[in-house]
Amino acid sequence: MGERISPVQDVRRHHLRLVLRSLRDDGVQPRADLARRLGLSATTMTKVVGQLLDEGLVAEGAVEGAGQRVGRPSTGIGIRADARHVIGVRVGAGAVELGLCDLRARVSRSASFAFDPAERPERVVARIAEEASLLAADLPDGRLLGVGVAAPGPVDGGHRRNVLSVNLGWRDVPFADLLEPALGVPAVVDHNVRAMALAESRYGATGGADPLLYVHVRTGVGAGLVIGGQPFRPGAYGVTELGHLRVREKGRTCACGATGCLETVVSEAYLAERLGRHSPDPLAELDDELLDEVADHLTTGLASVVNLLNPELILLGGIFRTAPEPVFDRVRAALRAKVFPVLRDMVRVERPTLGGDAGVVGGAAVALDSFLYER
Amino acid sequence: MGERISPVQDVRRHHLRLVLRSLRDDGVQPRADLARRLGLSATTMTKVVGQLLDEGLVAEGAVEGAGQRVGRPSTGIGIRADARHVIGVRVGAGAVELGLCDLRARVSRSASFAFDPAERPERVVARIAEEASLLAADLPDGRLLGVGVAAPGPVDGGHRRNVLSVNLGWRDVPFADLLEPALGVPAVVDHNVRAMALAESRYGATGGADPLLYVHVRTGVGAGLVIGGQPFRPGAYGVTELGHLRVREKGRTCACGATGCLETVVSEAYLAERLGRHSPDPLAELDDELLDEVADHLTTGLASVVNLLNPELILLGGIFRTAPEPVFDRVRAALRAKVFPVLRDMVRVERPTLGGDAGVVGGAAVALDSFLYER
DNA sequence: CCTTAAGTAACTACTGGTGAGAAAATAACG
DNA sequence: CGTTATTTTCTCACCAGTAGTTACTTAAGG
Repeated sequence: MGERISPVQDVRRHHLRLVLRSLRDDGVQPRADLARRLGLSATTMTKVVGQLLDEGLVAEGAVEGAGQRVGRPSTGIGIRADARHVIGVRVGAGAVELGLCDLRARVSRSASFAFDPAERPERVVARIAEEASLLAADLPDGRLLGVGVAAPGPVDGGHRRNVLSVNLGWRDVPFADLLEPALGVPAVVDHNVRAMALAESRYGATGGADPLLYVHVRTGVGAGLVIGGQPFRPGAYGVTELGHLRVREKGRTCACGATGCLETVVSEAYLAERLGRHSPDPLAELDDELLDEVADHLTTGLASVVNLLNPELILLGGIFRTAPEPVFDRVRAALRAKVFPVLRDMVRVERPTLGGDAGVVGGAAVALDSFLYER
Repeated sequence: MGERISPVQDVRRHHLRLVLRSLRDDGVQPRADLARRLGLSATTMTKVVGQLLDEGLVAEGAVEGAGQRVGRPSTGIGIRADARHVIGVRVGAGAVELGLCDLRARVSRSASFAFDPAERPERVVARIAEEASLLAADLPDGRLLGVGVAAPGPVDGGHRRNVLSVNLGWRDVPFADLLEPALGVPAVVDHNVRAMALAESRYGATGGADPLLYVHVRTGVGAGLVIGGQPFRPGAYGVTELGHLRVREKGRTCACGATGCLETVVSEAYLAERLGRHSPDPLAELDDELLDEVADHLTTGLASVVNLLNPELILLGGIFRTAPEPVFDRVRAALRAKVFPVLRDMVRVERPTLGGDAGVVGGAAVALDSFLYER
């Protein structure tokens, strides 16, 4: 327990994190580049990199494409992606997915199970712990950094409890407090869509777009933001209730009590109702009129976010992830017309760049941020 | 120039700022309390406070109400508000106000002048420099920390240029680069309403509400936010265009090109048009029907902000600052109905707590943050 | 006189930078 | 072609500076 560390060591810890982040975001590079980029002296960089080498987190490698320059050739430093692992967990409606992920948030092994939403949440968390143990069984001691859970609903400020999950009927589930003793490693929880946004920002092909807005449309309309490179979590609740923005003056009443919520007119269930049937890819089957209506409502909500938060990139996931390109074109056109002029040419609307396991990677991204790259 | 400082000194500088902030926000307190609150050792606090005493920024004072406890009595430490000063500047449509402010952002001397919007901005800035020089003339050398300008429009990331002022027809006015050589002290610019929000958060009677949203309604509808104790500045533009949220499906066309913008139906000019006459306090003269309409439109926009950013406190300024209480009641009621349930009981709608010179104090708050309390 | 709490002084452990220098390559020159 | 100069990367010994620990003084109550 004891093991007091001098507070001046915090500076070193901070520099270790800075270097790891730069290696994550800018790839393999020599000590000299790191020092210049981070504004540290070459001497300090020698020491910091030395410590990372000792811990096995980075490795010296071949120089990347350099070669044709005067002077002593540089030694590339790169993250050893498999030096440590985290486990990402997605808790969905009636199903849980888990993935063992490396330091680049790539899934190397995965697992999943279904559960009855009526089941007690403690029981479900216990099963998560079991499956996670199995996934991490082959890892040497101390190589598992921790667990990150992407949960469907707001979380507390300490990222330890899932305050509310409307779909599951859960309230105040203390994921971290239940998982940590069972697994012996730290655990964190975050809102599922915010976790996906973080994953896209850190490990996706988003070109460093910031702010980044992730919109997940399925049962409802969830949103997550990364602003200034950090998951955006305003106020006590930290929710971005895009789905409950009012997009119609006289709309049907929403479960939230208000009328005209975006969620009432853009969701899997609503589209099924309008189509008269369920479909795995409902957006591909809408006629032009209905598509216009959907795009109009969605972009009314999106325009509010753009005007208030200036996202550079909007990723439409969920049922949009596999939607035909014309659907995106229509959304883009409708959005342009509603956005404040300066912002019009700045915001892009694209598909998520990570695959179908966005939730699991999201959980892993939250864990990696918490236990390795940030703080 | 040279005067290299050791980078380890950054730690000390950080701790100096921490102490000043705690004294600003939590008032006079002994070293022991500061140490506990900030998680530093008593020894360190002795050194840090010693340095602040040397610089004259704080003073030892009588113990505050304590007394009745065992042990050596504590010595209160408090900010000497008049140890340094900043100048706050509000640039409005055709008028500039300036104020010499102490470390609590209280105005001790002020000045103002009118200008013709057709005038070249460089000329106006030169006059600002002149007036500022006069205000600071009596200060001993080195006691003026700097100048903060609250400008009507977005600013660049370095807080040095006012990128755009629609009302004034200005583009890219480099306030800081013009003021600094003229005055010999650093200068910063920020968006006027965001500066007001910052001033309320730091020096107003807002009880530490966070996030805090300031809405200024006059010519248009401006908004400024403080989130996590910091001025909120998302993305490249950092604008929160509350006035251009769409609140009517079929509204009149706004100057921004879109239709149904909040600004088209809630502004001084629109109310004058509906009333058929100009009034110094138009909100006091609206009939119930028109008031309902205004409240409905305003709260549609506000609800979007609440659902997306979860402000704990909304301050309505400008023409609302002196509006009768029933106007506020109506706005509160209308807002409740449109906000996501969890957030309903969290958000308060109030009047600004600082006086009519909010712009000047806003500029001062930005300057104080930049040159004394933050970074 | 003991206890309690605030505040200070000497010392230690640790940090990052400076300046000098070693290492390893290209470029220039006789 | 061989040698030297140049350039750049990286390291080492040392130094200024920071905060914490431990032991101490100070000033009050009980």
